[in-house]
Amino acid sequence: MFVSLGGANILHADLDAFYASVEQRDDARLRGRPVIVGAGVVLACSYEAKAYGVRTAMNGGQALRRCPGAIIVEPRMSAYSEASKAVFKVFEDTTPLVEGLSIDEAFLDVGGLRKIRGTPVEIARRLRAEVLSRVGLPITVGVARTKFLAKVASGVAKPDGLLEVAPDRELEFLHPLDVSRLWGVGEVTAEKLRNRGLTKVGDVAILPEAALVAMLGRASGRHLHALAHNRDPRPIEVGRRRRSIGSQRALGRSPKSPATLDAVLAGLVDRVTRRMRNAERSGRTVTLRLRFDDFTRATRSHTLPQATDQTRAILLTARALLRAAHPLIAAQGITMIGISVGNLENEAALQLALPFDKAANNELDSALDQVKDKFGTDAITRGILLGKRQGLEMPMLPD
DNA sequence: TCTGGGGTCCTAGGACCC
DNA sequence: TCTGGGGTCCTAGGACCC
Repeated sequence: MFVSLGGANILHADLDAFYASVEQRDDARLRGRPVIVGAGVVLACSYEAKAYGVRTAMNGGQALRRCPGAIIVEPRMSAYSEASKAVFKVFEDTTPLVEGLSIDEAFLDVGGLRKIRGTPVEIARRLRAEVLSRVGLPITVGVARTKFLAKVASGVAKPDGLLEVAPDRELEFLHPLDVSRLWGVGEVTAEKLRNRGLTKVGDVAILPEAALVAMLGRASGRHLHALAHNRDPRPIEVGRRRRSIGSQRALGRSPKSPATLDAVLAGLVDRVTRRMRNAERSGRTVTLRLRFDDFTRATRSHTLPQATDQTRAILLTARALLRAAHPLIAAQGITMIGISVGNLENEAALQLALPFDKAANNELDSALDQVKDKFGTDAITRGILLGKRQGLEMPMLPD
């Protein structure tokens, strides 16, 4: 029987140390030096900093102890978003089959392009050169027959690399790798596996699926079993849409009054609903996320009968959730508050879930806009605090 | 010096409907 | 009077990813 393996047609393209690379691109003084983006916590770091043991998500103090010579840069999100758009333009000039995974990585299916653009590896080589010449950023590309393997390949090839896993050497490539290379294996799962003496992908591959399911649950067990055997039939999905839109804010460790919490909440809701309207999305499920000083978390959510993108409807829901969570907040110090809206629908729905005065809502929106333009965001926070003090539901805004 | 901000997916129990 | 099985939706929590 003849079994076709198919070609290694999938590219996983992943920008190297993305935020830090943009900073080095835009400021010659940063090139070749250890760069850390983000002050309180490391959002990204250059490979020069990684060499000293600095890692993403590490706290700033610890990072500086490991790498005292590091240069700390404030993040410039708009510059990163612009760079990302330019890179995705290069992807889309390469093939229409692009599936974005995040701001700095994507899958590309180049299977149908052999005759016009050459082999996948040739295409990958050109893609890397083009991202460098057109956007000025280094990018690593993994080439393989499946999405999963292409992603593993780019991870192994980083930084500034290109690696193809030939279809007849897949298991040979995969099985000696550490289990943490598997997609979906984080700290908790890796520890569970290690406790049973499973450190390499090959160790996991020996286990029957049922054993992995018993160890990790149904979905994770099946998923891991499939990946360890290099089974990943998922095609490239073009045009995936976001399923939720959210915003959150760290509050520090000092005690927060209910009025302050409400003001922060209103600011978050304003940001989220603004983004929803810009994206022309509306949603039904409002989720409040809280984190406490012992790093435990809680979520409270409520689903509205109809989707909305209006500030007032979301704000009233969020406030009710915050009130409901008050006993929790009273018992523990709160250090983070977040809001997200899920169950997103594509079109901005005009019907509103709550008894609702649309004109009043639009008025509030445009008032907030004007205040923000004229006086800055803090004025809105002050206005909400002032309104609360007067027992008003709506903020008191300057003219 | 304990710790950003943005997401995704899965699980499990309960309500509700047929 | 007692009693099924299946499906969907909602809520809360947890793991994971960049």
